[in-house]
Amino acid sequence: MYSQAEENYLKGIYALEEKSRQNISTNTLAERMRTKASSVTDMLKKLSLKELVTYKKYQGVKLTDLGKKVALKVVRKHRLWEYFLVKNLNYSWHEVHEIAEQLEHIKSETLTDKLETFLKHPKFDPHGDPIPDKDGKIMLIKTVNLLKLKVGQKGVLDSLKDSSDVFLKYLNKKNLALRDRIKVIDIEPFDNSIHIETKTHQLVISKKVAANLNIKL
Amino acid sequence: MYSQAEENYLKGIYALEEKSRQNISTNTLAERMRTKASSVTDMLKKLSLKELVTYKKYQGVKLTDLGKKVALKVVRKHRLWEYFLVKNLNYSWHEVHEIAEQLEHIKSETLTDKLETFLKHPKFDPHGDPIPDKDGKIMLIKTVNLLKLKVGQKGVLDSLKDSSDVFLKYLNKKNLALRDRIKVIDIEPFDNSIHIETKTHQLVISKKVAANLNIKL
DNA sequence: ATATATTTTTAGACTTATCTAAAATAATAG
DNA sequence: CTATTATTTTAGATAAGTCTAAAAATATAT
Ligand SMILES: [Mn+2]
Ligand SMILES: [Mn+2]
Ligand SMILES: [Mn+2]
Ligand SMILES: [Mn+2]
Repeated sequence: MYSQAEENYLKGIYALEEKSRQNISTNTLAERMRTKASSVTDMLKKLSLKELVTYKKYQGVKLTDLGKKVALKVVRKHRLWEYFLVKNLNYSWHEVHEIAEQLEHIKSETLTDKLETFLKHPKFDPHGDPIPDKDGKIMLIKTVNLLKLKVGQKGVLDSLKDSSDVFLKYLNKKNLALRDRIKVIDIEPFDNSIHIETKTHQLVISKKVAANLNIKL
Repeated sequence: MYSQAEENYLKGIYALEEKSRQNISTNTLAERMRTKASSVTDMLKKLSLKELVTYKKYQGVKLTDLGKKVALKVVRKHRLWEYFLVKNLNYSWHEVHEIAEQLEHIKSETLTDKLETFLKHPKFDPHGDPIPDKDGKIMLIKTVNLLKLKVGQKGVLDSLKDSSDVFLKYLNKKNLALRDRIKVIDIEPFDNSIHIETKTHQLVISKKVAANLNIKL
């Protein structure tokens, strides 16, 4: 069907579209794919020919309906495998991304749905991201950036903006986990650092950290 | 580490060495890999450079210790994944080979052992083939071809010589499964077809079928 | 509006894995 | 032992995906 490289590009474009809803520029995509702009141009031509993206020279790129469908399938597989790795194989949430990055490309008509059944239809992956269903429908949870909370406000840590290894390890170290109830104790005007409290402890986090925490009120 | 193609070739050579213990010829390997002899020659040069095989022009090929170690790792992964697919995802034994053929190439230092732990250290895959351990040690079960049994002799169906899709489906249809106790009722001298009996039923199998059934006495 | 800087595309090269056709070597048969 | 056949290797092409360097297009600044 589609090559591993094609699937990765589609997923990359999808992720960027989620943030910006404008056409994605060649350079932006190149950075995300950790490749060169010239390689991106080549690939966009190929994806365009296969009707997976809308692409006109110098105009950036956008997924077609077909492209989005394929991207969501890959995202679904990625997140189901991540769930499996954490839940059944006892991996920690910061170890699974790289492996899921490979598993998401396994070709089979039946595997994904069988895996989902085995996992009992999880709705979210280990990083709090929603798992698209069989038809590509994806749940949107309304969350707000921790930065937006005022002193005294409470909420639940729902998901992360950045699920990179270093950030996940930081959260591990600070004993912060998804579903933790968080209360804002104080906000330091000087550097916007935030003093927060969970059920078990208190700590101060930087503005940068707070920006990566999505809170459900 | 090693590419998917390289791993597949190593596995192919390993499988052929199990049968013949002589150097494997280019054509034999080409047929097994469903590719052309010229492609095989190219790959053998590459594998030789990486010290995975011993190869001299026109002399055929043989795995080095390193090559065998790599091959056994791939076999281990293949069979563990097959076990997972049948045991946990509810696949039938004839459906899993193609998927495991892909899963066996997932790169991770930890995945295989974690999977094995999750599966509770199975010793055999769904086709009765032994699963190599962490160190590449592989269990050898002494079996005998069903063709070798005399009338009246009994044994247990242990594994298969040919685990191809068509053959597995044939066994499904005839209600023959691994671990079935089998007794030879009669052997027809004309075409060497064999009349056998299991706990639940009787049937006649051809010489060709019998040749693919490994029996533990 | 024109010069400069930035972004994007093109041109050409490289790697991996494959193929076909031709050449070289080895095996076999008379 | 030589001629024929079969096997194996080489030569040259192709496709996917990547890269660097140069050219082209677009954006920005004076
Ligand atoms: Mn991937
Ligand atoms: Mn995730
Ligand atoms: Mn394989
Ligand atoms: Mn098997």
